Amino acid sequence: MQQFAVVATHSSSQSESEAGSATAVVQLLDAAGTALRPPIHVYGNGLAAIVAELEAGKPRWVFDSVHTWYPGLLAAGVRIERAHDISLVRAILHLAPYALPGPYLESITRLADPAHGAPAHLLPPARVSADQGELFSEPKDDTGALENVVAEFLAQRTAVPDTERGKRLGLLLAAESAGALIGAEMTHAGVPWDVAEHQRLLNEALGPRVAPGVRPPHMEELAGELRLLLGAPTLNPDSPAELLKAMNRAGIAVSNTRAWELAEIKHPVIEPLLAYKKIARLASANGHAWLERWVAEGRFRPEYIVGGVITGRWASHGGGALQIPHQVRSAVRADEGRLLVVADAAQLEPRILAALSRDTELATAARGKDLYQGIADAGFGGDRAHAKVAMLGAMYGATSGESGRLMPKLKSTYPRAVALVEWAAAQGESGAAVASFLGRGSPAAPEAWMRARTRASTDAEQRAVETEARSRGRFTRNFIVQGTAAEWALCWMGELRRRMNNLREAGDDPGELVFFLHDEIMLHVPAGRADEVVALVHESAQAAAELLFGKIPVDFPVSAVIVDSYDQAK
DNA sequence: CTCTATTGCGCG
DNA sequence: AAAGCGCGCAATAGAG
Repeated sequence: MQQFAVVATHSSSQSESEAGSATAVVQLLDAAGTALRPPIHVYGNGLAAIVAELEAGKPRWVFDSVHTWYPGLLAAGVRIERAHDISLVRAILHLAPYALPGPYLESITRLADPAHGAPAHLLPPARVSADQGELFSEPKDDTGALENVVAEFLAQRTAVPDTERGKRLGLLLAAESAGALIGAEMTHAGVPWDVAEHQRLLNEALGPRVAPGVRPPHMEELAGELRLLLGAPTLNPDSPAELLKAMNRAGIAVSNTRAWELAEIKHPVIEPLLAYKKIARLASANGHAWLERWVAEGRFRPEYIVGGVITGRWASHGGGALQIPHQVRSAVRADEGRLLVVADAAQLEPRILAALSRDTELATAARGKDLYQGIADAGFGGDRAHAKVAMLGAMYGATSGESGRLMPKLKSTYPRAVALVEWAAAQGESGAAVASFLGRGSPAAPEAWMRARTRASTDAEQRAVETEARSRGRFTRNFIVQGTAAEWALCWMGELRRRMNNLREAGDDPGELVFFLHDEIMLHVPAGRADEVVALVHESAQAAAELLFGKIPVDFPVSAVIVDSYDQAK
């Protein structure tokens, strides 16, 4: 029998600001939401022990936010298997087309109004009325208290209908909550970071370390060269405005200083300038200051913001975790006796589109490892580059250039897939919302946008409105694909975590998930278990596809490699 | 001084 | 070779 264990802040300690000493209360509920025993009051640091004890019964732990409660439990050595994250669920239900309308959804809409379309962690909690008969209508500001948490949890459960679509939504809510556990566990584990290797590569690129605020030697040398070549003795190449003026004065006709545009130009200053930009970026984004701020005890520990991206992808906070440049990946290195397993899904988004649209032709092209070659062979005379550009253009809404020209061919070869993304684009252009496969909704256009649309009178206003509409169309077009891909990835990690937990319960050490990047995962595992973990990674990918879509003829291959350091992967 | 916008570049 | 989507972060420049 499924049990729920609701954790809340003890209502008598609402005003305590020291989170470390805050007291908590735990309430066990049965599947119908009935209390199984009186609430357990926890004082001081006793929560971890209580959680560890109750975890034996495998309840689903209900938190107002996993992000605020779970790190402390992990620090105390306690892991849990299942959770329900009220804040994350609230954010999804707020925009979910499959959710049942009712007082709860109305209350979130009202409370969320100023933050329309805000990411999960910015929505305010729903609040219980002092008068229980008027649940969620007249808020009482006691948001962390047990009665509020229990009431909102039960309201969230009843907002999910018992229908086919409701089951999908339920899966999404469970997967999102599992994601919150995984995110906290990854922060706890940390990415293994070889500080000496990082310092070595900084030294190689920038020269010996200098005081903060001083330009590193190799940058200073290049800056001197740039000043000479441009005849600008005081130039600060870090200022785009100064650099632009200096280049124009030297007779180089550019309108901005972006590296890829500069690369087109033939002039002696370009080579040292691009070299400067390259190492300047390294120094400012991942230099010594970064290392000192974000790496401790050989671990990089970013925070993951689950559902932080509107499409359901994760965002991160701290150290630019989702943008670790290829340049420094040699510093991501397994501990002695351990190895990294790095896995990524091959061409995930077009495969998701094949599954979403039930396009059997595209599914056929997706059979096997190289989907783009499959498309190329089916309709682009074997030209893989063209096939790829056309497919990306369809998913992103490219209009101009190569991609636009190839669209008719793609459309005639895969009418169902292209029709789906074009439908999504049309929805967006009209101001309507769309949803991912499991039912994460996109925000609809704001009222003001709709009004401005009908009011546009002059030609210029009309054009601006159409440009805006097309932009929204590209967003909704991409949303259904990116959002569903994020769901697949969440299920992939969830399935993998479950399998690893099974091993751990059997007394083995399967290692840990330590990093996640949209369609890529990294595990830090005992050397002797790497092959076993690779097998679980593959198995989980197939399980995730079936969990989402059932048995369909679309392959979701992943490549998984065993390496010492991250730069050795792909 | 703090706050915000702009520019540019890293990642999928 | 970039474009079409989604982000975070650092440095600079300007506003208050």
